[in-house]
Amino acid sequence: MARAATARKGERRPAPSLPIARIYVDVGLPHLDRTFDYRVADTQHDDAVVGCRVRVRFAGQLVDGYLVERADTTDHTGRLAYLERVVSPEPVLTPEIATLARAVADKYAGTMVDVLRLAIPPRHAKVEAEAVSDAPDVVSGTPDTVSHGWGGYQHGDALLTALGKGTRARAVWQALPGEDWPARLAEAATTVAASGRGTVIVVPDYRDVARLHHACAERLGERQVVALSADLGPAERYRRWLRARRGAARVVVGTRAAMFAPMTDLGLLVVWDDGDDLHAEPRAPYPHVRDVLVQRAHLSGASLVVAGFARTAEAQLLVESRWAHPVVPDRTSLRSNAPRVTGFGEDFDLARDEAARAARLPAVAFEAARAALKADAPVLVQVPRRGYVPSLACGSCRTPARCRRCAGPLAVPAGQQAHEETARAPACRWCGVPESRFRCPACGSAQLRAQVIGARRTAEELGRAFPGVAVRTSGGKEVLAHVDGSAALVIATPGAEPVAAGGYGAALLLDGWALLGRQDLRAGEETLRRWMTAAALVRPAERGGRVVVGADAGLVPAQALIRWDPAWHAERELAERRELGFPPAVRMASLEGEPEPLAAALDEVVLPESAEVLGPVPVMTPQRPDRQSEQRELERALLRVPNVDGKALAAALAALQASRGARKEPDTVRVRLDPLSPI
DNA sequence: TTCTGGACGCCA
DNA sequence: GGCGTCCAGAAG
Repeated sequence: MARAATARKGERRPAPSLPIARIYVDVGLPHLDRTFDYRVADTQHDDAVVGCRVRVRFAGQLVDGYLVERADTTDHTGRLAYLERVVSPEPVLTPEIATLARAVADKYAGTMVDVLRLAIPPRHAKVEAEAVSDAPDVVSGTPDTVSHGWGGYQHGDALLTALGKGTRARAVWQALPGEDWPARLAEAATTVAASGRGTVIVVPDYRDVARLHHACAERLGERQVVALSADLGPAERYRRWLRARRGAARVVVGTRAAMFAPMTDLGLLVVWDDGDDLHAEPRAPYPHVRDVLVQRAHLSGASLVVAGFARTAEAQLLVESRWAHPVVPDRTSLRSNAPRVTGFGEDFDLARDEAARAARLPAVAFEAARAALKADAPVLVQVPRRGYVPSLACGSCRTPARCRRCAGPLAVPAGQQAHEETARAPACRWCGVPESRFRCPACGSAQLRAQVIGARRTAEELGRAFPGVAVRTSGGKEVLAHVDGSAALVIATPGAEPVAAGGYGAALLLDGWALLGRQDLRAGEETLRRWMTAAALVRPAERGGRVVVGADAGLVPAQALIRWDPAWHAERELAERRELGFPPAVRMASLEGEPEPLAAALDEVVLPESAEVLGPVPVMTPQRPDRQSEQRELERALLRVPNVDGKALAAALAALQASRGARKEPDTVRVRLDPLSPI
């Protein structure tokens, strides 16, 4: 007991060998981001293993820490304190993850313990005491007995062969439309398991985890697969994580945090749909799954697959730098799997049908949907996220309609019948003040139009256009994982599209204007990604599958969708970012804070020669009406360096935070490397 | 939260 | 010059 240890404190004797322990202490201060040496008592000798949790007295306080090394000697000249307590002998911080966490902290100018908070779940003593899980079953068969469906891809066979032999492989995989990608990834993991090694697969959300878990368990057995997602309780989460740590499973599938999942004999790392913003960790130091897995593959020698229906500029850079090989569909497979895609711009022929006119559906979309429904197939309708009529614009010049008082966006309050002419006045979404006499400041018009049509209203209107057809919605809090293969209208927001048994007969992609109009570095890439993710759920053209996209066919993302060529789009995207000096062609960091401390920080930081400072400029913060008085004026500056100086930039920013932290600078300046949307 | 050391002041 | 007190800064 701790009491006994305290009572005998004076009599502690050092451990017979390796009496020094190097500890990362869990204090959030950037200038203390290094190890501290402690003495190990003889009574702690057996428990104080590398990777275990400890408690130490640090500046008088008891704090948690991780033991990362046992040693014979110390550089510290003062007197060493003993470890207060070894919390448990479970080595939760494996050497591989320790090395990775250090590298991630350095890359993002964060601290080791910040990364460890993301990587290691909180301890649950009862779970830890449970019987040691059994070692993984020997997966029978030689690698080449694993049959697989990678034949439709250029270099698909080569990839699987390499995984089976344990040769390091790095691939950017573009999945075929309609591909059963969980099955393909499960085959890859099975191949790796047959060679005696493990796989970690990271996906955007829990529905993907469930699909993959099922696919992997089918091939490898339930006990070989661990599923990790955020919705598990702390006990179950720790239980499963421990199974992986103790080497009881060959495959981990999980959401974001699984990028750090421990795995003995790591052979393969996979990120599915790396463009999904769920892969960006929102907690400091804001690491991105793809970039962490690239780092992890590099450090561990494991293979890596960056996968998706679309391709990000970052993945394209991995291809162009020859770090990874493209694994793309061959022409024949693509032709026989892709749906037929048609675009329509703003000037489209409205359907003749009365109800379709009311729904403002273009003829081409109406016909595609009607044909699919007639063939008793479901129709997917992708609509923009959130609400009823998210925002309003001037009816004649389309300048966004803003509040006269606070310049917030005007919207029609939810719950109204939009087709009623007696609709209530629009109101400001920030301050709530109603606007009954709108006049456009740009052109003087009094007309208002809905900028984007929301999911609920679309569902209502489409329901009227196709009387008698079942309408189902998926999005927000109610997300459907799958629907059956019979005639129905399935209205979904991006990312919430259910999988349809046998594939959708048609998809109408109606969120193009909302997305493409955004002033965002990733608008084009993100739009294409969402379209492809939805369109990939549609049957091949050979079986009547049709996709109608609400954008001018001449636009680059629409072109890429029609030709089903995400690699071409990614090439253009990367070329454009090179020209403009945007990531990933350069490395960027953002500094955000109140004007004075931000200016001081920019003044203090010692940047590499090549660095360019952009701004600072006022930053648009999402305001909440109830918090307006608390809101402070924020500014943001961007730092830009060529990729070769990325490390130097991160080091400079880490040093900045260390010296600000050491001075106990009260005003916070938030530092972010590789921010997702720098503009 | 505790400890240390440097600055300063008081006294011899 | 020596010793005690106070405070800031580091922190094993």
